[in-house]
Amino acid sequence: MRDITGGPEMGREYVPSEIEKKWQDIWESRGVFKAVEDPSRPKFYALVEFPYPSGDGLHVGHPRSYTAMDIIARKRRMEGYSVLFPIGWDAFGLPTENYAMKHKIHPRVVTQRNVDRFRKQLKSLGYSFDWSREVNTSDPAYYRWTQWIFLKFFEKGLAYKAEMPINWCTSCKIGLANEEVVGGRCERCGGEVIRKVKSQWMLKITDYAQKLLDDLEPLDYIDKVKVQQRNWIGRSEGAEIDFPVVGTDKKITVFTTRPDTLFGATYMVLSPEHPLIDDCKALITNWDEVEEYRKEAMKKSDFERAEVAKEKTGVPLSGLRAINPATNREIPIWISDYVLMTYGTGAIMAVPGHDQRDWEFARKFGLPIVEVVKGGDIQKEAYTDIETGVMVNSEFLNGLRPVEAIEKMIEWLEEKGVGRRAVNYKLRDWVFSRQRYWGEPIPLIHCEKCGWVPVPEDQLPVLLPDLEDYVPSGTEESPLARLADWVNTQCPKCGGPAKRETDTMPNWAGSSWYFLRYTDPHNDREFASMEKMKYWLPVDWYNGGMEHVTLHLLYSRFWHKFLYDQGLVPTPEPYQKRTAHGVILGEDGEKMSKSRGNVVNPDELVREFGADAFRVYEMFIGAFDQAVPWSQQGLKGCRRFLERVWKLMDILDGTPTYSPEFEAAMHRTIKKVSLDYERMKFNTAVAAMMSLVNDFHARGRITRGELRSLLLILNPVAPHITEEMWEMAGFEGHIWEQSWPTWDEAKTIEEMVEIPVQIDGKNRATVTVPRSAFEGDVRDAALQEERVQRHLKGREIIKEVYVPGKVYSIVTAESRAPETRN
RNA sequence: GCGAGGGUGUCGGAACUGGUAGACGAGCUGGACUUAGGAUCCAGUGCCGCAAGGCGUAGGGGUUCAAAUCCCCUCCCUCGCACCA
Repeated sequence: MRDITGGPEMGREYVPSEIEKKWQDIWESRGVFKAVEDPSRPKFYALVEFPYPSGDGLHVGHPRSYTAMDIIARKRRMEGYSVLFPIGWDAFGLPTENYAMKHKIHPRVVTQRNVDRFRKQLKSLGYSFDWSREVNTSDPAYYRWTQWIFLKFFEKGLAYKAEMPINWCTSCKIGLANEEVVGGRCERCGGEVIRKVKSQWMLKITDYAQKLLDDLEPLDYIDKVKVQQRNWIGRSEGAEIDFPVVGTDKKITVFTTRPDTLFGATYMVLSPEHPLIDDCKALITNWDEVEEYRKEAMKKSDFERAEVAKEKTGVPLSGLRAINPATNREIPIWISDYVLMTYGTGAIMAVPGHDQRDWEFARKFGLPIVEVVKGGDIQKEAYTDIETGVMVNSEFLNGLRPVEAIEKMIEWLEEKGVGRRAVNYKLRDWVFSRQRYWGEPIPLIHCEKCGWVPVPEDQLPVLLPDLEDYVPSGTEESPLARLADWVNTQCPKCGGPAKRETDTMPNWAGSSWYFLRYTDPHNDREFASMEKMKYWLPVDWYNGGMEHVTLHLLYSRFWHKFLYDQGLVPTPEPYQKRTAHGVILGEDGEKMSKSRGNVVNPDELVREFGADAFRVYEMFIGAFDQAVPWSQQGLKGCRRFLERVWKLMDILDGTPTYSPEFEAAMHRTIKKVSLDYERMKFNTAVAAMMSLVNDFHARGRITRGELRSLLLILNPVAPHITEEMWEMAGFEGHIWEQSWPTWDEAKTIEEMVEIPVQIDGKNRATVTVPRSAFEGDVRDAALQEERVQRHLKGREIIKEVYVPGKVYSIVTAESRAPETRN
């Protein structure tokens, strides 16, 4: 087996464990991947979502994103960019707190342990992170600035405390943001979510709804992400219309996207929480019934309330009537839980003829249905089309199409002063407090005299005090509330006795600005210096999961825009480009989870197959943006591939250039791999390199020139083996110091091409001709083929098509015969 | 229901602006080398057929010399939102 005629390295075995540690140590000790602000070079900021260091350690899903961006980062360095590719820890959060409670270990200790494990695991995979810039959101030196930014929101009036019904997770015992409620359940623990009125800190993200929407347009985000953000923001255009309440000086304002149908509004519906109900209690003659309905509605979870299929319920507010400002007729007012307090004004004008929900409600309670848009059959269902219908029963709107009538009605409303053009968003303000221990304390102090007072900047951070017991109090307050020494303090303004806020921030706080801190992670005077941010921002390429599109991605864009408006960051958007990877499923095709017992541990795999094989497989497993099941066999195949790469050393010859017969293949592969990396088509890039390696073995020879380029393009995926082989082969320096190989477009084209010959649309033969061959020559070659002659026998050629370099197509009269016969 | 993306061998998946469907990997079959092999190497592998040939990209129709790719209809799957007025 061993060929003693070769060099001294001939026949050496591929042992990943020997070479991987070696190169990781070299990279680290020489600071190879340290990011430097070098004004003479273009910069590139590559970002992956920093992990939550859970107790389970790294999951095979994490490396999918990290390997992908590591490939991009390594390629960029070779292309001459100054690259920032950082990593850190999103370290505050519930699972750690829950684990700490269960095992009676302080969350800080648990976090430290988990972070150490994650760091070790990530290092074993050989990522080119700049480890000197590691951040940890639970580090006081970090959350000092999270608190500082929060105070900026507070100063500008964008952080406010409000009594409002919130989503309350009965299991975590905390309030949740809307974004954290999935299908009526807690996104984190799956517990039931109910509505609860609580005083909560809120961040006014709605002030930025329009900017968040508009500025999305020019960004290089994958379409799916843009669409989801747009849907979540949920802008809709229409009008607000005021309906006077008979016998009072009050009016009910509604938001509608269909002001054109105002003449068809035959009743109104208020949300059960609508404040007008209490305001008009004296006039309501069926109060008991109303009260009863409201109680029932409050008891229901949002999930129950939102069940679409369920039948509509409601009660009238007897004694209360409103006036339709268009018809001047009195119409009844009802309450129903299909109207949400949290959208629009919490009240609607019901147009049963042209809104399906109103139609169902009207049908059930025998309310009048008036047709104001002709075109459907409102006996059967509401007619909602606005393109084709024609306005009727609507005085000055009659004859118009609804789209025109909408405009005309808005003009009319504004003229009469009973309504106005309006825009509404589904996006709600962000519930920002959590009644938990393991999070950033909200740096505010409540003073009887001065109200809410911010902790002075020079006293930040407000340290999270050590606690023996972090069990939620059950009083729906944070465990911090039990620490009297900590809670009771002095008002920074008047010096009088005051109390600290005991709620903490959600774990989306720290992650809303971590990418800023990476640019200047050790700064103790600012969250990051403007100079450093100006060099690095915006993030050039951010990859992460689809699950964070409506949460983290939107929140961090909001924070960034706010900071930009305060002149604190240099760019209006944080991320120039956003891509998303698909999830990795268990071998059974199910979502990986401990309960299913299908979780794959990367540590063992790295030990058995090596980090390089693991990385190659993570990229080869399937299309990057799709969900794919893990396969141990597939990983083995990638290890075999690296073995075959390694064995190229045995067939290496000294020629410094490409051999003529491989020149086109080399240029083509460099081109394909280069472009595929950029398009995140890592699976086909790997496949192309596998093919090339197979071809070298088939030939039994590879030149030094060929090996050199192959190692360079394979390096971003498999950095250890390629550095080792580079050294073994005695190439100059190290791969990380090399330039990315180039290709010559002209040389990617093979001189000779195989042209399929089709007769009546079927392939009958192939001919090999020079790419530049004339049509006549190709024809001659084609007609000489035995199979072609056989199929043309007794047939009349009526058409011939030659697509140069692609196909020669012959059509005979007989191909048309079956049709003419009929 | 609305929005987005998909249905290709036994499996993961390839296929440029329409141009030899199934690259690459896995699995499987046969062979070689071996004390052995769950290592390695070689050959084969969409389906039917001895072959010639025929059939094949969810199903049906259409455009075209030529369709996985373009158009129409139907079915199915995944993801997101879900009484948003």
